[in-house]
Amino acid sequence: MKASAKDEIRASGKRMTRTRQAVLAVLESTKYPLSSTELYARLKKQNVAIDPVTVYRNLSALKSIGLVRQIKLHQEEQFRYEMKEGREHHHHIRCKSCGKIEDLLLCPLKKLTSMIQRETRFLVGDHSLEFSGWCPKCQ
Amino acid sequence: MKASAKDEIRASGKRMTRTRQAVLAVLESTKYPLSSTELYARLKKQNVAIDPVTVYRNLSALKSIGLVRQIKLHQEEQFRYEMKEGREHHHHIRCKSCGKIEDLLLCPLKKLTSMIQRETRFLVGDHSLEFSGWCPKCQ
DNA sequence: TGATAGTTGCAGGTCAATTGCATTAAATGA
DNA sequence: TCATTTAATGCAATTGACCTGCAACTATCA
Repeated sequence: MKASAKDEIRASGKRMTRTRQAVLAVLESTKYPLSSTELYARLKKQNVAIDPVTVYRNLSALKSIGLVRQIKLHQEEQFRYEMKEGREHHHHIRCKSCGKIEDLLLCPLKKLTSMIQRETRFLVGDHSLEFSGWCPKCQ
Repeated sequence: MKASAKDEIRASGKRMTRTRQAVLAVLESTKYPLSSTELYARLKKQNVAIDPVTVYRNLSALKSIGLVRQIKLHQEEQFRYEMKEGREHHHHIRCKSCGKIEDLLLCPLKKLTSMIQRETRFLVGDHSLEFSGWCPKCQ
């Protein structure tokens, strides 16, 4: 884990605890967004003593100070979390069969935004874009 | 309500009941996707005697025979439902302030799909795209 | 090292959605 | 028209994700 993570946590008046460190370590070592349930399962496997509620509270705290991003994939019922650090705006593709999630590093929608603003008179803030299909193994 | 709706329901071995008819009527008269809760509220206002569970079960039945589409908007916790009939593949824009939802009739992503297939080796099935921002009234 | 205040675990609660089961009511055909 | 079959309904209870209250714990720092 980066030294700066602790600094950012301290700067916001929060503390770096044993459990918070464990949550961060799991998020940093995972290449795709994790749900709270998955995160808890990994911690349990590593014999980290932690309550599921504490996982939620830590994710919420890390999100509020901007270290972690909360996302919701389409047709999924749980939130997922990923480190913000070094991860530009991006989208995901999810396998309908095994649930595998991969990052898509492109975003083709910047030009589209102004078109939609003209058409709808909405002021566009964000967009979400997600693909689903079958990963190489599940085809 | 179209006569064909009843035919399609019968063709699948299901029945056209008083409550199912009421659920369909509300969906058909609404221009944006409704949540089960909203649908229930409208039926109650119309003095249709129906249990919330029955609303769920009807939506699920109508979805399974392909009359209704279930969608989940980003950062919303409930499913929403809309008639499939006469509604091409489309996307939505949602106001961050008042929750107003409008259809977007364009889909700029057809070309993108093959690019993503090449890049990820996934076989792309669907995509979902959603914009959020502020509607004219809330700006 | 002691005071302060953020954090944790546990119990309990919320909300959307689902399930079990006995009852009701569409659809069909004699 | 009525009896039979089986889908649909209402009610109670359950699940699953997430959140809250509170007392006990502990990271931080003077």
